[in-house]
Amino acid sequence: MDFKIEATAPYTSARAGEITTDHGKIPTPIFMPVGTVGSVKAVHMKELRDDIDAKIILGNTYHLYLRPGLDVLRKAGGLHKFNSWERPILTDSGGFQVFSLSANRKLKEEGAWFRSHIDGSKHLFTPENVVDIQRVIGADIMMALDECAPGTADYDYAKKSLGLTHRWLARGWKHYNETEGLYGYKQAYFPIVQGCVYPDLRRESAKFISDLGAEGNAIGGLAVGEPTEKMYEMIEVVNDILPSDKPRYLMGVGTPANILEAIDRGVDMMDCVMPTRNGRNGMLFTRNGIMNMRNKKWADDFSPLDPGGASIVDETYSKAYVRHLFISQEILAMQIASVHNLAFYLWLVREARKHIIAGDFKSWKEEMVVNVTRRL
RNA sequence: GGGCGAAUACCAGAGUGGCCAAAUGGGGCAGACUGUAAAUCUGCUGGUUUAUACCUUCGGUGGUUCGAAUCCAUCUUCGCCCA
Repeated sequence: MDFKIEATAPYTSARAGEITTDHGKIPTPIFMPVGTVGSVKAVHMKELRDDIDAKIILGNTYHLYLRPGLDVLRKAGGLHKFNSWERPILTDSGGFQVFSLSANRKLKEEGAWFRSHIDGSKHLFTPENVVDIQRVIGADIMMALDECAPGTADYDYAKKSLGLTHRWLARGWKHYNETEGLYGYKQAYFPIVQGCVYPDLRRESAKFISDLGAEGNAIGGLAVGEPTEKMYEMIEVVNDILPSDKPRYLMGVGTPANILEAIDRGVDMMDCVMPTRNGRNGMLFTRNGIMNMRNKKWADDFSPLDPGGASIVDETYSKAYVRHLFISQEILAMQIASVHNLAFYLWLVREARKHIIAGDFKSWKEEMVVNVTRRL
């Protein structure tokens, strides 16, 4: 994997760059659609590639390990072959499931024991075996196993948790360097900064992660219940330390405004379920604000869904029609919303990149944050 | 013409003397969702700007009762059966 910075802009830490992987190039800053079980929900590959123009998508180690399982993935020749996505893939390690499935897991020094949410069976994830699993999946970028602690964690818990994450990281990093990909292309391994909302822990973690010299670095444990301002503050604290010549990946964030603020603070990569999940639940993000498509006010609004929007669905369908589809619980509603939201998110980062290169990112961002936050 | 049954909130439909502004489902209105156990979840859905409070509701009218959606009489409408 290779990363080069092409441009920076005044009054901001934002940068425009390009990541090169064996499955293609990724312009940054970039938003990565989430495809947990090997599918970006409600969106097929042609839309993802041609309409949304996603450059890289996510998969999830925990979910793919449970279904379809490693045998199938190995026989398929990896996830790219299995789901027909030829561009880069990044897999999360299962660290987020340590957080989101906290009721079904137990943390030990050796790793994280999980009870499958599907059949209740017990599984152990270790820093080493999640590398092995991600080798089988064949992700271009693999993530370290971490503990994503809740945003409300107190200092003592956060400190303990960070210690575990760092010890796991050392083991995972070692194992990563002792193994190689199964399918003839390179796989990068990103460590993850933790430390909750405590600046000294975040600094300690950022230093620890930087010293590894990985090809890219991630910031985890944000947007998990802490105030948004805290999140921004932590990004600043961490990005002050993380090497600027390596891509920085802010995990699981966020709203369009979050994304712009993160880019402003020097983040290069982001992912979030928001455009797809909220889309399926009727929420549309646009350049002019947020629409809840189930609201009655759209019932007889026959204007285009998002005039001048980035996706083909924006001019094809009217607001009234899309509202009708949501109210009628038609599958097409979720498809349209998902395509629209993802196309908007990808448009947003393309525009951000343009404005970084043009040098007016800061003023453009200030205006855009207001626009995308408005409720329509 | 005769007999039987039914009428409850937007719809369907419980409730058959006080704990009933009235179960439940649907529909409607709004909200939530951030490395996806989410095509999910939550709230509201007679009125009174807030209500453990008051007012108006259970086809119409008139009664019985301390108290009626619930009992009685009668009328209206609908359904079924017999001529």
